[in-house]
Amino acid sequence: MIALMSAPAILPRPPAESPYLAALNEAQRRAVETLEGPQLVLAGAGTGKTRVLTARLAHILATGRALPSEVLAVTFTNKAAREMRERLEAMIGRSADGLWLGTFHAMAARILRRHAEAVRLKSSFTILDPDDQIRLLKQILAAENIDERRWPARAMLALIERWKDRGLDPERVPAGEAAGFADGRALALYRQYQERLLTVNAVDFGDLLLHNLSLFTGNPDILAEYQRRFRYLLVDEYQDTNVAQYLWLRLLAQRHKNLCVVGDDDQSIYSWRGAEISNILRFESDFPGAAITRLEENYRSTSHILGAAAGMIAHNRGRLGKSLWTHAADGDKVVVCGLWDAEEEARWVGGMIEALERENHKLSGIAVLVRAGFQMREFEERFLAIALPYRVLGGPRFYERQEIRDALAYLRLIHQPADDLAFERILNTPRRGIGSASLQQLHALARAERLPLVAAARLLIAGDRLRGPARSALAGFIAMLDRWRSLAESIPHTELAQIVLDESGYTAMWQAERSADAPGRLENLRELIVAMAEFENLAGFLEHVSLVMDNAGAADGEVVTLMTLHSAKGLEFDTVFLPGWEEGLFPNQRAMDENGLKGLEEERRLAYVGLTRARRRVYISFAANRRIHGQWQSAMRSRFIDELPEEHVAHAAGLGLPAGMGESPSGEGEEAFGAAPAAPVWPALRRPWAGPAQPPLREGIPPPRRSEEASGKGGFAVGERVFHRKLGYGVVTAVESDTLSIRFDEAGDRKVIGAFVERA
DNA sequence: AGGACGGCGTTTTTT
DNA sequence: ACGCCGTCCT
Repeated sequence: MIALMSAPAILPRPPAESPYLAALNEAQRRAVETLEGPQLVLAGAGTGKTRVLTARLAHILATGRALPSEVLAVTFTNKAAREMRERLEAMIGRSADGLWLGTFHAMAARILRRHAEAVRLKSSFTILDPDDQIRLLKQILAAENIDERRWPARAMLALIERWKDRGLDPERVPAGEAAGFADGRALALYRQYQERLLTVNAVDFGDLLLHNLSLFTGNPDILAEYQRRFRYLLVDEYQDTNVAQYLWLRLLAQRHKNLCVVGDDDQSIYSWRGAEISNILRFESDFPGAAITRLEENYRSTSHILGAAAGMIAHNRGRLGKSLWTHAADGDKVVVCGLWDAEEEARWVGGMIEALERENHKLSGIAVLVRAGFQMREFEERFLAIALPYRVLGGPRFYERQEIRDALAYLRLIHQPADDLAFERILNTPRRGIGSASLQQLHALARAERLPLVAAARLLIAGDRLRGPARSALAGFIAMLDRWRSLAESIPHTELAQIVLDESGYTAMWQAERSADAPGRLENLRELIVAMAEFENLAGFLEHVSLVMDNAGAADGEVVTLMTLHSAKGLEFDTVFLPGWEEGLFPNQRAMDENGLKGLEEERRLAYVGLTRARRRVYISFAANRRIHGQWQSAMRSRFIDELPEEHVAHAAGLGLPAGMGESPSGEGEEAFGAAPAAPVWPALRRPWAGPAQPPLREGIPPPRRSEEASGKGGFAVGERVFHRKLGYGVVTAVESDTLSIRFDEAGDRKVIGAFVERA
């Protein structure tokens, strides 16, 4: 049983030898100073994991036990890698160049580029994104006459990815595992997919690890080189590693055996993408003699929050077990509130946030964490309606945008002529009159001659099969490519990109487009070129884009953050709202149906992640009614709510439900918990599907009207001066369907629904 | 080449 | 209920 223990007496510390050691507690220090041999650091949420990782790196370097180039430190995300590097450099006061610090994939790519030939690649190989993967698989499925309706390329890709997660190339997939797809042809398709990748000199993300494994197992000398090199290995978020990553680490650590992994089994939430919680559970037996260090002093949350989280996660079985404790005060109890439906839930959350705002709490310290993306809409609508500034984390990324991918395809093709996927993408973009008929001929020729499409195109032009406008268009396109490729050797890559976008007609294509988002796309293209300037050459930039470029989230000001629980892992906020705690939604029904108890336990870990994001306040809510796939369904509060120890919970009265509804029988009714929401209490029990237009939300604010009247052609234009009842006068700076960005004279930049403003 | 229509899926997501 | 994607038709 996990109990909150009182904080031990503070022991006098020996004088600090090194600044990076001085700031550590006992356990952290042990984790840092235990350098030899395998070590598992069990780092509970908020226990100073990053500090330990960084201090350990600093310690290894400062004691001269290894050169930077002899240390490998891997993370899952670029953000984590960046953070670690920055903090390390601040700690040691100089640059950490030479250190092998980065994501699993970046490190694997670095190794693979050096030895590409050993696995039948060239070192300029392209790293495909999911879009390319799908297109490639579609081609293969089509060529095999497999009905894509019955056997979607997406499903095939998922199958392949799960195999790769387990380190299985086509030769190693256990017999029988491929039986369920396309009448047992999955393995042959996987084999073809891998072959195709080799012929276009490309890899997918899974391949980076997989090729490393075959590189190492097939070339003992190369493996030995890296085994000798890496004296110390450090792994972040070990609970998220998949089998391939585990095997990779095991191979690399075999000689020096100084493998230190940091993780938390209670925060393992990615099994569905191949993560194996058993990696961390089994560490001790995998690496005999491993030291286990538990970080249990929590520096983040109040003891009510920790107590609630601990009580709930204790319902999971097969944990390594930790007892988090804190010096911090009790703080506020975790508030639980039942609401009528999702709309009312959003109303309640919005009201609570406004109340917090009035008490001078910063919006940037507040987050709303949902289980699934579809829950976000309700909150966005509500926040727009009350003009509460917010941002959605985890939206579409820069490099996933169409115009960016198109531009990158041009650059990829210049860099790597065999990149057929890039070729196909831009062959007729912008329109050059090279239609599907010409492309089919190209494909046929390429397949017959076993050539990349560009080479096939040259043949086709030289021969006489293709004639007329298509022929000259294709010849023109190839000539342009050749010109750019030779230009690439003499001019800077940014200049090259500018020339390519102009000469290809790509920029002109968007300039000619009169749709609302065309200007934004042109702006993105400019941004792309600016981003390129930070790199030495085209190759470096392309590597960055496919591997390293993540949401460089625009430095946001005072806004509430809205995101999924999954993307909240690793973050922290003063106040956390956890809506949608209903059976079926959270824990998610599908997770339970598909994975039984394991699925339920992962959901519970996800709930644990949510709770432990909060420093001071947690508000959990559930809706009695929710529309799912258009059907109204009534729901019961989540079992996770019942698992929160009563002494850490306060029950709040909802807006439309009688106080205490949906509460556990022993509940003591509501308690005071700060300011009540500003929204009015609903009259009686309202049937969401029967209700007519709803009453005004609030004095002075008209009900939203979402129609032509306020949006579209009759809507507002950028630059127009407008008036908002709450926010006063301002100027429209952007229009996105019915949502306006307005720079208010008093309130600054805000997003609001068009219906809430009028022309000034 | 572009629009209309029908069918399907609808948890979580990094690299 | 809804939106997205793919196909087919004009």
